[in-house]
Amino acid sequence: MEENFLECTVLHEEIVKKVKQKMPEDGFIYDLAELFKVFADSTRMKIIYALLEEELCVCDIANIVGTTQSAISHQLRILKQSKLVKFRREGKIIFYSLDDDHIAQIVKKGSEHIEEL
Amino acid sequence: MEENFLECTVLHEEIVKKVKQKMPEDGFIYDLAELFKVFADSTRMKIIYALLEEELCVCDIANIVGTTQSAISHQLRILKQSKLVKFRREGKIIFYSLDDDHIAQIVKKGSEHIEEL
DNA sequence: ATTACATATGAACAATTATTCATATAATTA
DNA sequence: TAATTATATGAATAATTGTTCATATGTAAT
Repeated sequence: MEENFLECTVLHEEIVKKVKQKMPEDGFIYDLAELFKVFADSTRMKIIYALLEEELCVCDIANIVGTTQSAISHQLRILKQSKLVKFRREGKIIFYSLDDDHIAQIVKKGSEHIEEL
Repeated sequence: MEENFLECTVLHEEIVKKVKQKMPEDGFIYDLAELFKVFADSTRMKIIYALLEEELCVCDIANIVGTTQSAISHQLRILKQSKLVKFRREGKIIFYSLDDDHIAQIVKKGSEHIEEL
């Protein structure tokens, strides 16, 4: 009985070589996955849809999304960190809005895929 | 000392009402978040980038991505379930490819956002 | 039939993450 | 200054998830 590797042998060297050359850097892939992670949660997706309509304060977002102020605040921090939302202060109230329109485009492309099933 | 709710009062009723009307159904939001969840992992994102170049077998993908056959196989199942990849058999070998071109578009929009930081 | 190879999958484990609760901060008002 | 309101945040908990390991399935070749 032979030594059993169980792991894959490279089957198509030429193709593998070519594809490897075209692969983006790991850091870029990581950043991209991190970005999509932000869209990968229902609560955040609801926040994004709400902000697609209007600039909103935290209270209003919590009311629209139907969860607590604290949960919304935690999620807004994540959205801030990935530069998806910006905010401005007006007295005690802080208004959030979407940072750029890539967001609308990403959401739109995603929803197109969903609707085609 | 008064009863302390700590929770938000609705600050802008009109706006909240309007935005609520425009919100998509919960099921749709859920499906969309689930879709983005698929893009939200480095291994899967590498698989997607590889398949953007070529139809590939599992062995080759494992080699390109730099992980085990088992890990790739698990991830391909997730990609299959969300209709992002399709496959065809040729003897012992199974070739995977991307299912539609929304995928390329979603990845592209995401990467545009990354590159603008 | 038996062996070898490509791929799939179940269970276990470690790591990540969303929410809750309690409390802190910052701005306003009395 | 003290009380109130809007928002933020740290810690704890529960749930989800990616990888690994072992093994199963399916196909081809000997």
